[in-house]
Amino acid sequence: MISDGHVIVGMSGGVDSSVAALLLKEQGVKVIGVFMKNWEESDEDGVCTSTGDYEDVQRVCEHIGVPYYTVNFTREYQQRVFSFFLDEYRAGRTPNPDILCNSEIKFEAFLEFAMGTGASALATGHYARLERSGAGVRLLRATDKNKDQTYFLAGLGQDQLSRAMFPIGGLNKSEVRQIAAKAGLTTAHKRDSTGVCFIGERNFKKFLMQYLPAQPGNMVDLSGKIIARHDGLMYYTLGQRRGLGIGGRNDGSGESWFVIGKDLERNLLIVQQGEHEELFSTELTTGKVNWIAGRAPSKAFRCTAKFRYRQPDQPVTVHVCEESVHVVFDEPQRAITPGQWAVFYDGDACLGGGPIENSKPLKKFSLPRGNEMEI
RNA sequence: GGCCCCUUGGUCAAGCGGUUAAGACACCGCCCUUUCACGGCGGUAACAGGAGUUCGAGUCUCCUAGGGGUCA
Repeated sequence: MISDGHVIVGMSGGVDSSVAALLLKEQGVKVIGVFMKNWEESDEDGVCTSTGDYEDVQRVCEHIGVPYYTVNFTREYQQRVFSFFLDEYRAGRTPNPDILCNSEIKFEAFLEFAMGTGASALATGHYARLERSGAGVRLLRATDKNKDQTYFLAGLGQDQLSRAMFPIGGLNKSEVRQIAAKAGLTTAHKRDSTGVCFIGERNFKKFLMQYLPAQPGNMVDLSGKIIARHDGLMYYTLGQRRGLGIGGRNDGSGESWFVIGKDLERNLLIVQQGEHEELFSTELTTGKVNWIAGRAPSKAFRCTAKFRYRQPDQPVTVHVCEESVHVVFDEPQRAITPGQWAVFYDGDACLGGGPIENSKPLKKFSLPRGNEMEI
């Protein structure tokens, strides 16, 4: 265990990081709590949620007796995460900003800051475990499999993980709350936060509209028939059902409609009624993959993978090619979406991952050229 | 213009004198969730209008408004 010097704990104002700080303190580590403010805007109700969170950080730190500070990486977040996030949406893809936030902000800008203070490590309240050995650091799934957050950490490398600490990775969420309650921390029963990290829960479409102006167009089915209107391709993601507004039609099956594709050139959102083969893929190709160990396990190997957070692991075969990877699924996968990350696991070890570039549909499809047929 | 059919919630669509007027899709809410989604569970909401017949009408009759076949 790292023991020299102090440890900076990234505190969000939630239970998890509160307990992370508490546990380190109890172990005799010299802890300094630091709250990051990375987003200036208020939420839809005009409330700046970060002030309330910072107050919780203050209360917790004072309660357990550790100094606390706040840092502002708003600029870095804008430049390294949010601008890319918007670019991806403009390109019709669906990015995962939180994976980038971890690799660029929390464990890059913030980590540098922490090291600059002479800290020996940076601790956070992530549900993940680290296994250190002469060969390096391995990133392992949390003990609490339901809360495991290694998916979001798949973009980290050895340099970053070697200086990281996840004090609560071996605990279940209920244990974390119990510890917090027992210690009398004000955050003990605080609701888990969701939504984009540092930005929070939003009406996502409205939020995007503030940055990406609407570009209305038609929603069409595979025959090219116009089914409805859309507000802009960037507001939708593959596999999406809600928000399409397609009600009962006299020519339909009565099933729900789903987004199965986008035609950026013609500004068409391709939809289909029911979940059929066109929504599933058998293979995918990624962009540049980050291997947590620093390199791929081998040229080709079997493992499991997740293509969206919280999805159960899927058995796959990975073929490494240059910086990217080609993945063949054992079973067809639903809504494989460019921009989302494919993250690989060997048992409990997170191997790394990369952004999805494209996929091979179970059943190929293309829209008829020319004008769409009116209904 | 003359005969003959349609008109139920946002959208489809059951009902065929007595029902709490189905269901689906949409929408909304909650749950799930440090992305976006998926998913689970709930909820709001309708008989075109008027007059009759009946103990009782969405259901029968007759008018007034909006869509289809024949015959000129």
